[in-house]
Amino acid sequence: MHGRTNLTAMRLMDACEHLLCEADALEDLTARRIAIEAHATPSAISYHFGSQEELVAAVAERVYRRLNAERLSLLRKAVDRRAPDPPDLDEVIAALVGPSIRWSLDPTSSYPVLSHFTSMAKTHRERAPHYRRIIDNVEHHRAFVPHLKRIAPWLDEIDIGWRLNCALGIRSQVTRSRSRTEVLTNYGIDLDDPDIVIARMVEVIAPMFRR
Amino acid sequence: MHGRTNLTAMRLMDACEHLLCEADALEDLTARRIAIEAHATPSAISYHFGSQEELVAAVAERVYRRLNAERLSLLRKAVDRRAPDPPDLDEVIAALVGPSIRWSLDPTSSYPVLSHFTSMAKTHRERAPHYRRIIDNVEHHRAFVPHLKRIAPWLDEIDIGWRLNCALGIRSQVTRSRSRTEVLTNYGIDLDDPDIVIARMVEVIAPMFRR
DNA sequence: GACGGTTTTCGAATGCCGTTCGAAATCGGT
DNA sequence: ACCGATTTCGAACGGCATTCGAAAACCGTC
Repeated sequence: MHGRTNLTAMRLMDACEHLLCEADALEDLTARRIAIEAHATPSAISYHFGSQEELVAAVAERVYRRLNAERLSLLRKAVDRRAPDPPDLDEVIAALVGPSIRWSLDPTSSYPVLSHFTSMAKTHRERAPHYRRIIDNVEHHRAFVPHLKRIAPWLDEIDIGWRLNCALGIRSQVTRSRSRTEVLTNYGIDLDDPDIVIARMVEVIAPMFRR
Repeated sequence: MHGRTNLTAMRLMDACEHLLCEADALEDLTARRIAIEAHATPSAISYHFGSQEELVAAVAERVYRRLNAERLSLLRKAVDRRAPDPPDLDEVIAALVGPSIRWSLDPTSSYPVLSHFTSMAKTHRERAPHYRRIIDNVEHHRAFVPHLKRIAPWLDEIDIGWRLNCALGIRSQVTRSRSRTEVLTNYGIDLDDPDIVIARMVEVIAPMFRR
């Protein structure tokens, strides 16, 4: 009954994830190609997921979960290191943006899935439930709020959320608009080195949380 | 000879711009619809612009020029107000992000063209020349560098470019990921008021340029 | 005002696309 | 071995952007 625990449903997800990573443009992802790679037929996509869109959404959600797990693990590590004192601001920021940066630079990661997914959400009607469910899922970002509040107690939760959102915007700009970043910085920053990029990001984000 | 000074070419651009503003998803924009609105046929698009993609790119470029003109006019105003002293940092930042914010909140503006264009550039192969020409065109952003350097002379041009890029990322996040911004800020900021949003952005961007 | 080369418009045809649907096949419990 | 439920398949369908040859419109020149 349209289950996604099915074997071919799994193969479809794997094929979709793989194709999304290889393809440098969303238009290269077609139901027929996914089907071939999964040793199935295009109709299998409709049958198991309802539509190709929803298949991609399912794949993206899976990848998001991995990324968020890494983020939260780094956050926990940062908190534990200083407990019971507030964690180090730089370390918290690195936990927030680091995984995205590293994944986007790691050719073996599934980061392309995420950028393709968000652009797909914009191409199709964004308010569709299976999009909003993923896009509006900011619980893992909320996890950062209380710790940042301890670091900057003079900011209220709205201020913190706003700055968090800004930090994510910076992250997106760097991971998704690479050529613009290159040009604006005159090719003067090694954007292939995750540590350098993360340090640069901490450098601009940290002041938002200082007096 | 494939001119875009042609009358129907103009009508195609106007129709395309209008449809891009109305449509809330890129998939609503089809060659047939554009053609009908322009009292032409789909083949006219291929004839005059080569492809639907390039038509959209031409339209986006036109809109970009308007936005950039407004940005540079505000920058000039900020510079002139304080000359020969360095301009006010807050005013320069407002000149950088203000037009985008105001356009994105003005239902009569053509801002949707720009967000649809960037998502189209991601859907199709991004390195295509007619995309890079527009996306990598950061000359109007470069215009901000010397003035910011006067404000923060201890930063080199790479630092300035990096911070400029970060500011643009924040801008994109707010204008393009509205629902995320709403959720993260607990609906505590009136995102429909451009002045409030701009002030909030200045609040986080300005510290990047201070010691 | 008719001509001829150039530019523009048109409409049919092509090859993709995602999805639908009924029939075949497979599965699992009895 | 049977049968109902689940899954797979292949042939459609309609829609899409684009191509192409023919028709049409345009325009400077005779």
